[in-house]
Amino acid sequence: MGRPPTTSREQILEAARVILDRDGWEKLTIRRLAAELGVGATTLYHHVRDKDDLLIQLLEHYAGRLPRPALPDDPRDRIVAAATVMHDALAAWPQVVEVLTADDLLGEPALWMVEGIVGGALDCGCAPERAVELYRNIWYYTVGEILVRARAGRRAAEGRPRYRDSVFANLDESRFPGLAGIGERWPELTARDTYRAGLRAFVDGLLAQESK
Amino acid sequence: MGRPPTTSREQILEAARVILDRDGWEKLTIRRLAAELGVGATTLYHHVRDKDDLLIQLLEHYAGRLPRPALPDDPRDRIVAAATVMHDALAAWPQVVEVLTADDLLGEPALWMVEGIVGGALDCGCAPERAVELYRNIWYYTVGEILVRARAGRRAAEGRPRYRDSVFANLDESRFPGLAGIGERWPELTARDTYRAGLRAFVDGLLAQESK
DNA sequence: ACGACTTTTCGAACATGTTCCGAAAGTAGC
DNA sequence: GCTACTTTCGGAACATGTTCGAAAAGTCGT
Repeated sequence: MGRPPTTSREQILEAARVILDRDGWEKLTIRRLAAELGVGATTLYHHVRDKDDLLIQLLEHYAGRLPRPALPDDPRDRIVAAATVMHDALAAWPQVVEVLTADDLLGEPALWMVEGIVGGALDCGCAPERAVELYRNIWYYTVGEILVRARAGRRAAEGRPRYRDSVFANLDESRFPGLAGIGERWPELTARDTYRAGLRAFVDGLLAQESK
Repeated sequence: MGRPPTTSREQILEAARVILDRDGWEKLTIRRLAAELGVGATTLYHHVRDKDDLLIQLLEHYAGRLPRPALPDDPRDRIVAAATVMHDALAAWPQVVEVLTADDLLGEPALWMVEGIVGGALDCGCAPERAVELYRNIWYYTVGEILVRARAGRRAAEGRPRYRDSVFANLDESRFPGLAGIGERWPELTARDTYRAGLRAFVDGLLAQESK
């Protein structure tokens, strides 16, 4: 009973995927999506709670299409491998990271990555509390890395000067001996991609805590 | 020469601080700030590049007022101590973290924390590249932790159900043995504050890499 | 004193996500 | 066929950050 719907959730998600593929995730806006469907913008809010909800649904689909490599048998390698896949998948679509930070888990189709990390930690002899703690720490690190890189990249694309440049310009060597020694190498050094090495070190450190 | 200004950058910052203290950082908006000054909203854009710029200026002042504890002599402890101060200061004002993720450094009045970390790493025998790498990794971890906690907290305050609840409700034990074992303890475990322990482990892991 | 120039101010406008509420369009009961 | 009810639709409106362009309000040169 009631007025028959002209728009379904599936149609909305489908149209959103079209926009994502065709115009990129920056162009995925509520009004544009509604226009793509030929409906009013506010209509969407009867099928989707809000934009975050929409993005989460899209992420589910996206995660389902993800290549799913066989994870190593060695627990520690498995943790690193699963986290790396997670990182690379999210780095390709930083917008969803903004949403996922409000929660802390990926959807069911991406749960195998979480299982890889938590399961790997358990296999390393971690208690459940420790395994979850390890996962969360890796999550924080991964999210931070992606957000910082994505936003710094966006700002650079806008031709905006970095704040740090003005800071480094007049460095007092007596008060900041370490930083002064780095000096102008800072931009080059911070541009390096060190996610994998950092991840390895983090996992090693967390698991070393375990055996104490 | 030119029309005499009725508003100075200092007045703007001052008024912003009043709003921050009185109404909280959620209420600090461009139009509200202009109203506080009795000035048109767009006028502010002649004294401040944009809101990010404004927040960075405010952060400088804020960082200057920060308590500055004596850092330990032991380099490793110094790294942890400096990072902890940085973390706690930012956690109290997550809005600026959103801005700082676009850059990677804090302003001059907060540079002693960066110096504490980088200098500590150098004193541990790290090469300059490694010291910067260590700092950045800690930065990622810290930023991620703060953003996730802040946003999850905000969402919880809005009475929004967590997405993960629906995911955990129907967990296939055969496909996700590790997660199924955690089960309903997940919410409790993820609510724990493990920043400090994670930081310690991360630093240990990064410095262990060094001696290899 | 008058025009040229420069700087500041600010209203109008745009795009964004989102809420409110009335209108539209069906079905069920009679 | 008419009324009541229910669900969906979507325009108006709001708050946000931000840009554009025109007007205002000085100073400088002559």
